[in-house]
Parts: sequence; C-alpha cells; structure tokens
Amino acid sequence: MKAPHRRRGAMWWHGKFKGMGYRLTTSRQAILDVLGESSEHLSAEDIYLKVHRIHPGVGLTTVYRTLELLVQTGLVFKFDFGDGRARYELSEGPKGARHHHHLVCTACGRVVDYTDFIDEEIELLNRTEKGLSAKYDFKITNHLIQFYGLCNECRGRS
Amino acid sequence: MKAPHRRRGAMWWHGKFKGMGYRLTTSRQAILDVLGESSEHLSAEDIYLKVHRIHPGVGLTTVYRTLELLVQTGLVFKFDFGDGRARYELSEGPKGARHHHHLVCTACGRVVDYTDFIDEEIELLNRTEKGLSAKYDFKITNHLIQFYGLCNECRGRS
DNA sequence: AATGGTAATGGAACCCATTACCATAAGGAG
DNA sequence: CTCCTTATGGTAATGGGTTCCATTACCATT
Ligand SMILES: [Mn+2]
Ligand SMILES: [Mn+2]
Ligand SMILES: [Zn+2]
Ligand SMILES: [Zn+2]
Repeated sequence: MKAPHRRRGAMWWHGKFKGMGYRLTTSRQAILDVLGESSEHLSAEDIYLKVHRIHPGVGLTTVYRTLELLVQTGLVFKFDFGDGRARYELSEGPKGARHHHHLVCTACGRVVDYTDFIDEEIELLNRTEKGLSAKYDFKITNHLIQFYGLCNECRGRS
Repeated sequence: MKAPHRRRGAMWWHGKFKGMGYRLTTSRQAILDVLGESSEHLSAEDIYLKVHRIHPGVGLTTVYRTLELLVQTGLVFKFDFGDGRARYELSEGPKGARHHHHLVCTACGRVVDYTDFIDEEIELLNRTEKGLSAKYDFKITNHLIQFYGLCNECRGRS
C-alpha cells in the first residue's frame, strides 16, 4: 500500500530545509507528505484533516504556520481560485516536472491543471521576465498564470 | 475641477448595463466613477470611502454587491495580491486600451502595472487559449498573469 | 544524566473582510 | 396611484486566517 518509492522522494526536502536553518519536524514531514501524495488543490483545512488522521496531535495552527513557511521557502505554491480559501500545491517533485498552470471554471469552481503549450509559454515567460526585471528593477522569482472560463458542463445551460 | 470629458466616458456603461436588465442607479454610477477615476488598485473599503465623500448615503454592503455585479458582467476585474483584501480595477475604458498585467513584490506588496511586452504575450495567449479551449472544452473568457519577485527597495537588504 | 537556551507547537481568543438577513425605499409598467 | 420587482443600508453573523501565551521538543554543553 505505502508506495515504497516515496521514501526516495521524502529525502529531497531535507537538504533545502535544514539548509535554511529550519527543523524538519514530524508535523512538517507529515504536511509535506500529504502535499506530496495528493494531486488535488488542498486547502489548509483539507491538509489538517488528512494529517490529523495519522498524527492527531498536530494542530491547525501548525498547519497554517508550516504552509506559510513552505510558501516562503518556495517549496509550496499558494493559490486563490476564488472560493474563500487558499489552496496549496507542492511546487515540484524531486524531478522538477510538475510545473503547470491552471484553468478555472468561474461557474462551478472546477480547476484543471495543464502542462500543454507550456514549452512556448516558458520561452516567452523567460523573455518577459528578463525584460520586466530590467525595466522595473525587479528580481522576479515566480509567476502565476490562470485562465478563466466555463467548463463544458457549466456551459450546457444558457 | 470635475473633468468634463468624463461625461463622455460615463456613457459607455449604460448600454452594457441596461442591456443586461440591471438598473444604472446613482450608487452604481458613483462606484463606477470612482473606479474610472482612480489608477490604483482599490479595495472595497477604499471605494466605499471615496464614494462616501460624495454620496454619504451609500452603504458598504451596496459597494460589495455592486462590485460583485460588475465583476460578473465583466466590467471590473477582481484581484488578489496577497494582502487579505480583494482589489478591483475597471477592466477597460471606453477605448479598450487599459488591459495590463501585474508585477507584485512579495516583500512589501508593491504592485506594478505593466503593458510592455504585451504584444507578444497577447499573441501567445490567443494561441494558448484556443488550444486549451479545444482540448479541455472550456469557453475561455479571461486570463490572469502576475509575476512575483522583489522590488529594488526590498532587495536592498540581504 | 542534568541543564539551559532557542525553535516549535497547540488551543483558545481574536481579527476583520465578506455575507446573510430583513425591514425599508425606489423604479417602473399599466 | 397601485402593485410588484429590484435595490439599498444597517446590523448581526460567518469563517478563514492570526495572535497570544503557556507548554514541549530539540540540541548543544557542562
Ligand atoms: Mn494545480
Ligand atoms: Mn493594475
Ligand atoms: Zn464549471
Ligand atoms: Zn518591495
């Protein structure tokens, strides 16, 4: 049941984490694990509940604190899809192959990950980032791209 | 003081609004005016206060309701820059020349509008939107692009 | 093993932007 | 003017997210 190859994945945080002077505690491990295992867009409470099933001692406050920390260090992305809560996603797995953008249905809230067309996007993004960095003297570290519209189902009724 | 050329601008909502069966009331006018006159990223309360100076009768609730309506009809964009409140911006003036993207400093919250490099972006966006529409059967109506980083000032201290 | 200082934690109190209510005031068609 | 729908404002409630503070876990030294 427990995918054994996860063990490998569990390692790659270690470096980045302790490297920045933070402790890799059980709670933090647990939260990272939950994020690593899920392919959905989890809210803080979602994560809290999942973590809670295995580590009932972990409090919601710690989840919030840890998430903030993870976002700060760049390990996790924080999104706002318009329902009142923030959503979190591991920024990328051991192999940096998870980067993607989002497609959001403004009617039902459905969110679709997509990685198609990224090649061209990446190319342009890099150029744009470079240009913007220079012109506005910003050190750009990240970007957010989301498309909004109506999914097939929600379009199915005038 | 009152820019008289605004009169012209005030007209173009009329159509879209009444066309959709909504009344163009004084409150709504006032809110649209405030949005049209400001070049900043106003929060609901910002708008409320500005409107309040001229129309003390307008309540905060109405501001929220109106903003939601305006967002729904596409007249206004709603943004989340990471401070706890939503920000609103007229989607575009009479001449559709205001569309822009954002550059956000993750340290101090500064937000910069930019319209440079948009040409290429638009080109790619259109292609991407077309592709995504087809592949995921989404009717794409809008997009959001933001770059995150550190502004010159915030970078000025390790 | 005992000690001491710092980082981390949990639970409850709190904050505050946004919503839900509900009673009242317009707007407008006939 | 009358009836009916839409819009409004004030206030109470909601609910994610934070702050506080007393308690623990961690780690390096005596
Ligand atoms: Mn995603
Ligand atoms: Mn802007
Ligand atoms: Zn939908
Ligand atoms: Zn800054």
